[in-house]
Amino acid sequence: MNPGVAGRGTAAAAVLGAVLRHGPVARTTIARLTGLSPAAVTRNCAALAGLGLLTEVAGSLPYRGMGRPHSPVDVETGRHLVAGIHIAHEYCTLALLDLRGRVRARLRVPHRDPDDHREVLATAADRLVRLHAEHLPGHVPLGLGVAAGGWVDTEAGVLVEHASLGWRDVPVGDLLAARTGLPVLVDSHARALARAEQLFGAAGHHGSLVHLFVGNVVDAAIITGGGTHRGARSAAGGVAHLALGDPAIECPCGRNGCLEATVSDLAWARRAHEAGVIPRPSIADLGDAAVAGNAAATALLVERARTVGRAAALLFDIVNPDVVVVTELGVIRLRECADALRAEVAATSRVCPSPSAVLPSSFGLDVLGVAAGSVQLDAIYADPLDIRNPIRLGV
Amino acid sequence: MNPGVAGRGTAAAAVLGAVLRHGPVARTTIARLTGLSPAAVTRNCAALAGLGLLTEVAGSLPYRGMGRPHSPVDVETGRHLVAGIHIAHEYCTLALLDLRGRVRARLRVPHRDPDDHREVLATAADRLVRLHAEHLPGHVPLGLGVAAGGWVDTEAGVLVEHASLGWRDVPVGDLLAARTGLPVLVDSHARALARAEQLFGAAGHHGSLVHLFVGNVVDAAIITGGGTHRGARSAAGGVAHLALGDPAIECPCGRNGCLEATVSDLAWARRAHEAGVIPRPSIADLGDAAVAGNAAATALLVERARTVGRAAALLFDIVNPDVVVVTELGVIRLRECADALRAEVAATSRVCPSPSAVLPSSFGLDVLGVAAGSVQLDAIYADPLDIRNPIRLGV
DNA sequence: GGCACTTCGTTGCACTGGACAAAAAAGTGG
DNA sequence: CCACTTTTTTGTCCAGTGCAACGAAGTGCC
Repeated sequence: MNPGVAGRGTAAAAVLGAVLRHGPVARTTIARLTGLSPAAVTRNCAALAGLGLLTEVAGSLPYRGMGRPHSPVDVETGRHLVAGIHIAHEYCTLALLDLRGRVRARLRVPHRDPDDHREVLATAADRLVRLHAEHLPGHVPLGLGVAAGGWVDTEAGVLVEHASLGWRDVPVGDLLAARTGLPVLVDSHARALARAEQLFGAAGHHGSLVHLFVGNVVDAAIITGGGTHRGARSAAGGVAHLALGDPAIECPCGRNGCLEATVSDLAWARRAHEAGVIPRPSIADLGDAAVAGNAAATALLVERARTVGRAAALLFDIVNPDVVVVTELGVIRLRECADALRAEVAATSRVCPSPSAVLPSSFGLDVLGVAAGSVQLDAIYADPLDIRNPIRLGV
Repeated sequence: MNPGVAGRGTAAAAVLGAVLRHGPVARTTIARLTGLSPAAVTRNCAALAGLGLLTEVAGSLPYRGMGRPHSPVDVETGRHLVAGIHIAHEYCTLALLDLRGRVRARLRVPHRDPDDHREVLATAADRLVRLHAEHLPGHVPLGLGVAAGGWVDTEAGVLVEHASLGWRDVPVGDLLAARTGLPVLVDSHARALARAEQLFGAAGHHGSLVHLFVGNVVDAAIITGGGTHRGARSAAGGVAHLALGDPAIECPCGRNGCLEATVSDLAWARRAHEAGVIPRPSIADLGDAAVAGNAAATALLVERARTVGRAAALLFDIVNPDVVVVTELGVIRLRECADALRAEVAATSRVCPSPSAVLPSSFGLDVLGVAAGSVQLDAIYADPLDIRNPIRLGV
């Protein structure tokens, strides 16, 4: 709209995005990818390099026999980093990510007193500062991203409601900004991971995607050509209470057969426990058992994958994205689950283009840290020229 | 991206959009609404007025007691028009719309030979030319919009598949452009109507909306902040085969209980006919009977509205738009149906903000013509400075 | 009527950022 | 060392915006 102010970063964002997706890449190639003129690419690269976001990587591409060789540029991962705090039921996950979204340091901090959100956040912030000082003191932090389940008001940086923690209207953004001195952004982890998959994951070249998250909560996020779709009340992707689950199971919402009540980590682990497959109701244990070859455990996770597949098929038909990415323990860890998921989608959906349009999450067990950091990385890639004067952690 | 070419119209589009939504409006108000400077508003207004899209309407706003009076501008509806052709099972609906999306002339042309798409389109084009000459010869046509059910390739202007007509891969755009000499755009009518509701209907000030169309086909369209969401295969909004219908009804797709098989015009009319409510299976007759006070007919349409409501609730939960607009005969014509629809959504959806977020279509019985014309109007409002040199109809 | 006052709309000027074109750079092969 | 190719940079121009100063068009007071 206003090239002098708001829209300033758009061309730079296109350039940086192309560099992120296409590894070390020559400027002419960037020009082709973005539709910008070579001149504009040069100038934007210079600006981005000046901020320390891009770097020249001479010799990283083979010479093609004729003409001046490429002088490729790549994302600079050695100067800056982004911090992430994921807030879950029992612990916070801290992470430091480079600009390629790779986790360079991680730490899990159990809550001492989950009811005292000030203490939880203060501890997380302090441990984060220490993590930075101990592992990557030379990297300058550009910001902090916060991800959580539940209902998040992104604008205000407020965690409106986190059911399992019982937090309500916690100004997470302000509290953490005050404690760390960093710019803080907050978002739901389903949305954050959707964007992370698009930026750093397997869904890189796709314009639209849906991310389906199955953990203690079930949540979906939608990204279309126009960007992440937040929805009228920041509540888009409400698949938790679709009637796709077991009709015999009562949901706290008052109805039966809700997806979340059936397939959430807790519900499924409890079911496996009651069936005698695992000694205690822990979804991680169920995963371990299946990976170790326990047939009953595998069968249970495959069944869960099928139920999740019905939800994915529904999302395919309604939203018709290029890909659906699924974050669920079994699908991530077991090929059988991923196959069952794909088969169910193919059987249920009317438009799913091919089984390869259903992807397990790319981030393995780092999902939570990546989700949190990506909240900030998303903003940086959206308007790279707008990064704040780097501030040192801990002031 | 490129202010000299593609993005040129963005500011002008913002201005024209604000004028469209806020009736006759002063330039300073436009500046406030769009975030542009008064200077930019002046210049863009001049450009738009030069193209005949805007007009000065002195004295249309009351004087506010102090200072220079407003000199309001409004959309110019007296110089240009847009043509629309809606292709349905039994007839084409032709319409001439002004720039406010109002139907100024209409004509229904039954197909002589539905299998001969060339003849159908040629007839429609010729009748359209005559309609223009007879009713609004002084208005210059800016283009032709074509809407149809089924699967449309917007890019190529091809009707890929129209089930009930049996057309496949018909290059509607090229054929009509050749016959009329007008620029032609083609889209599905669910998407076209969604955009029409946003431009001219009750959903004007909302950024995101879902339009649910229930006729001989059932289809939905999604508009988010980023614009109309077409989906990977132009197939977004596939609610036709959701299992929300009567499990006893078989769908041609091979499964049971599909929404479309249950509530399509044809299916419901047949059901009413078999129940002895109406003498022949016509949905229009059922609507007339209900309006005339036939209790059984009303009850049937209310039941249909409830089923449609379940689909609307699902869309609310998954997409979480500001509003859902429903185009369905009963909901448009009978208050009881609209109430039943709202009640069902409120009871089924988890996030539906209020009953007023469910709206019946704004266009009454002109829906088809508005849908078609809006395909072209959408393009004009997206980049108003890009309108073609006005060409006279009929070469 | 003339003049202060208020608000709206327009014009002049500087700036940003991109395209286009020409020049420079950096290789190879003769 | 030169011709040749392709990449990258630099110089110039132009569109479009914001800012600020200015002109315009009313009211109300004297």
